Parts: sequence; structure tokens; C-alpha cells
Amino acid sequence: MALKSDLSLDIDKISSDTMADVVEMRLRDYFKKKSFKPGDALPKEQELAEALGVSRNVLREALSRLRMLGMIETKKKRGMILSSPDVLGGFQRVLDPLIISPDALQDLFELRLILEMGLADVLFLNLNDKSIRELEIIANSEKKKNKEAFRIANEIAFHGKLYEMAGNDTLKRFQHMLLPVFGFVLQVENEFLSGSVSHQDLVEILKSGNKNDFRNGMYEHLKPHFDRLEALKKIN
Amino acid sequence: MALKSDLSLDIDKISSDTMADVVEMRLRDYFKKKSFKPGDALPKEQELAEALGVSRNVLREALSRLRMLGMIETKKKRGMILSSPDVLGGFQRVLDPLIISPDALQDLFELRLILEMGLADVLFLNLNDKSIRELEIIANSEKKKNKEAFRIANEIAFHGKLYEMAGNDTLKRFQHMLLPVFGFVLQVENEFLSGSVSHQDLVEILKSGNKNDFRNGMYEHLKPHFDRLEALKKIN
DNA sequence: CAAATGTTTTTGTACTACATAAAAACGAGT
DNA sequence: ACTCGTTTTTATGTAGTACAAAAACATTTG
Repeated sequence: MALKSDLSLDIDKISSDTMADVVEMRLRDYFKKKSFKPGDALPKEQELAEALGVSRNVLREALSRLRMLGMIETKKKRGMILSSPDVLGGFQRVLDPLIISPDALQDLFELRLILEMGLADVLFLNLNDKSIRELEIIANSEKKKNKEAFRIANEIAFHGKLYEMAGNDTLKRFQHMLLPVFGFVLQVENEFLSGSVSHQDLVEILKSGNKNDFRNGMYEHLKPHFDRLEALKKIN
Repeated sequence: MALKSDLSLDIDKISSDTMADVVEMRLRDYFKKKSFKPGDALPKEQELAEALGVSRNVLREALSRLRMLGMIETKKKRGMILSSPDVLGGFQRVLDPLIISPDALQDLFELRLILEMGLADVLFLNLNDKSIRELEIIANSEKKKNKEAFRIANEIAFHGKLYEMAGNDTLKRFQHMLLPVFGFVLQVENEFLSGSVSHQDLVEILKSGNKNDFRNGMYEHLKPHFDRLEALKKIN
């Protein structure tokens, strides 16, 4: 191990990185070093390419990545400007249950449970009568129809509303992106159970209970999922 | 609203998208439609470019994006294969406190609090003596040195260990990426308070308490941050 | 002075050419 | 027939040129 460590100090690790990979990093470093802020104008492609010693082609492959992430915006003639990227943009593009690894899928499933269990405190900070009433309407509309498709849509609406009530837009979007993953895992397991605490029960707790009541209620509501987790953990 | 809706159905929104943007989407759709799975080989660049009616240049700009996200891997001669992207890769690239918007920064700060509050259940599912002992060592090492830099490093080590103990690798990495954001917000606010429940107290709870004890303890530990949140919410 | 028109500049797209790496095919020697 | 080494083939990686398109800027003209 010591030998290997010494070696890795002496010999540069061969990088199978392409020029585009390198340029991407170099551009990032450049922005940081120059402490560019969103809105600042960047040099034109020609100059950047020459400064980096690469073809404009390669440079554009790197720029294309940054543009996808929303880090830069470009307009003809006016050039490029650094901009505030959407923090979830890159995440969203990758969140396809069919291509991400089963392990990551399982992790994300857990992540959603953790989020909902941790939501109570921030939720109670933002609570107001109006949003509780809106939530109640969603909860009450469940009894009327019993079709499976509607039940799922309603499930999504209810939990989505909870996130919305927490007043954290990023979190809300995050949850929304996680929905397909959650649905996919459950679909694979062919399991769509509901806990002993209903949506309507949760609404009642929001009206007259406290944070701890809500947490406990949410746990019971999600209990089947936690049971499933526990069973999985025991196998491994 | 209805009129606008009808219009947007009839008239295609003018897209200032570049060809690379379009090609990126088209490739995504193509992978889905063909239900390619990770490991499957993809057509070569030439063929794809011709099929899409764009230059190989543009195609490569789109491929460069997908490659960055880990969706595809390419090797000379052998061609490209679809692969399982790292779900957090795209997120990590964008998570620079200096360029993301203040609103998103605040959202992410809250998100970390939510995660730690929600951690209890999954944490208790994975609890074992060995990891508790390791956590205790971290907590006990705090008293010895009091230097600020060390305190911060220890704070990170302790909370990081908690995430690790939850046995969710994605979550652990997520937390690790969130650290700079957390530190940045606190640094800006020039506030580095600690709650009434210490790390050592939390370890004791893990040893002899239950989930609810831990949640309450964690809340008290994070209390200064929640107080700060509450103050912010009242202003708005 | 204002509107129309032309000019310039920078990004966007296409095409060609060649370098490079790696698999595949081939061939010599035992 | 089998192994080792060499050559060929082929797909990606990089460079360079050319031109289209759009937008800011300059100029002309009523």
C-alpha cells in the first residue's frame, strides 16, 4: 500500500479523459479563480479556445455541457454570460428508473421516506389555515372515487401538497422528480399498501396536533414502506 | 387561460433551442423508445448523425452532455454503450454556493435540516454496536482540542458518520455535497451556534433511547438553525 | 430626426481531414 | 495446430475551414 501510494505520487495517473473533460474542468476553475458572478460576460469562444490550446470544436463540447446545466447562457453576437444554474436540472435529466442502478433506486426510495419523516418541523413553521383547508379538500375527495388510477393521482396530490406547504420550492420539485422512482419501486414489488393512518387523519393532526403527533402519524401512514425496508435489511 | 391553452396546442412554441438541445432530447427519447438498458451498444456517431440529419459536430455536443452525466460511455473502435449514470453527478457539478441563487441556497439549507430530522427511522433500522462505538469516538474527541477549524471538521465527521450509519450511500454522498452550502450559509450569517444537546448526548440516546428520543435530541441539537429559519420566515 | 438599410461581429452548423486506439485479421515460426 | 507478433481496419477524438444566422452597431436617406 505504501509502495502504491509512493508510485501514484511519482507517476501521473493516466487519464482517459478526453480534451472536452479537461476543458470543462479548466473552465470551472477559471470561473472560480476569476470569481465570476452570475451575469458576468465571458470571453468569446475563439479566445477561450486559443487560450486553452484546443480547437473551437472541443471547447464547444465543454460549453455545451455547462449550457445544459444552466451555468452559462449564450446569445448571438453578445457572447456568453455566466448564470445561476438550476440546482436540480442535472439531477432531473438522469432520474429515469430504467437506467439508474437498482442500488441507487433503493437509496432514492429510502430518501423519500426520510424526507417525509423530516418534513414536520419545517412544515409547522409554515402552517396556515388556508393551505390546511386546501389539503383537506384533497384528502376528502378520496372516498368518492375508488378507481386505482385516481387513488394514485390523489396520493401524489396529497403528499405533493404537503411539500408545497413546507414552502421550499427546491424540495417540492425534488419530491416531484422522485415520484416516478417511488412508483416504479412499488410497481416492481407489486405492493401498494396503505398504513393505518389515513390522509384525513393527517389533516386532523395538522389542525389540532403538534409536530410530534404529525411525525408519529406520518410514520404510521408510511409504515408498510418501512416494514418493507426492514425486511430487505434483514436479508442483507 | 382556456384561450391561451388552446393556442399553445395549435401553435408550436418557438424554440430558441439549438440543434444540440434538440438532439439531446431526441437521443433520450430514442433510448427510451428502444428501451435500451445499461450495457447495450449504441449505433456509431456517423449513423446517428445521418439519421438525425445533423452534423457529427452537433451530435457530439449532445453526446458530450450525456457522457458528462454518465449516461453513455465510449471507447474507441468498440463504440458507445448506454450505462447507469451516477444520480448525483449532475447535481454535484452545479453545487457551487457562489453561483446558485440565494433562494436555492436557502432551500438547500432547509433540506439538510429536514434530512437530519428524518434520518432517525432509517438510522435505527441499521443500528449496530460497532458503528455506535465509532461514532462515540468521534464525539469524545471533541473536548480535547478547541480550535475552530478542528471543531468544524469534527462537526462534519460526526454528522457524516450518522449518514453513513443509515446505510444509504446516495444519501451519504448527497449530504457530503451539501456541506459547502451549509457552511457557506452559516458563514454569511456569521453564526455558528450549537444547541443544548451535544454530540455525546446524541450518542447516549442511540445507545439506550428510542427513535423518538433521538428525533427530539436531534431537534434540540439543531435548534439554533431552526430558530434562524423561524426568524427568516417571520420577516417574509 | 427617424426609419430603413447595410455592416460587423459572434455564435451555430456543416464538412473534411487526420490522429489515435483498439479490435480483428493475418502471418510467421515452433 | 497453436502462439506470438504484425498489419489492417474501424470508430472515436481533435483540428481547421467555411459559411449561415442573428443581433448590435453604423450609415444612409427621406
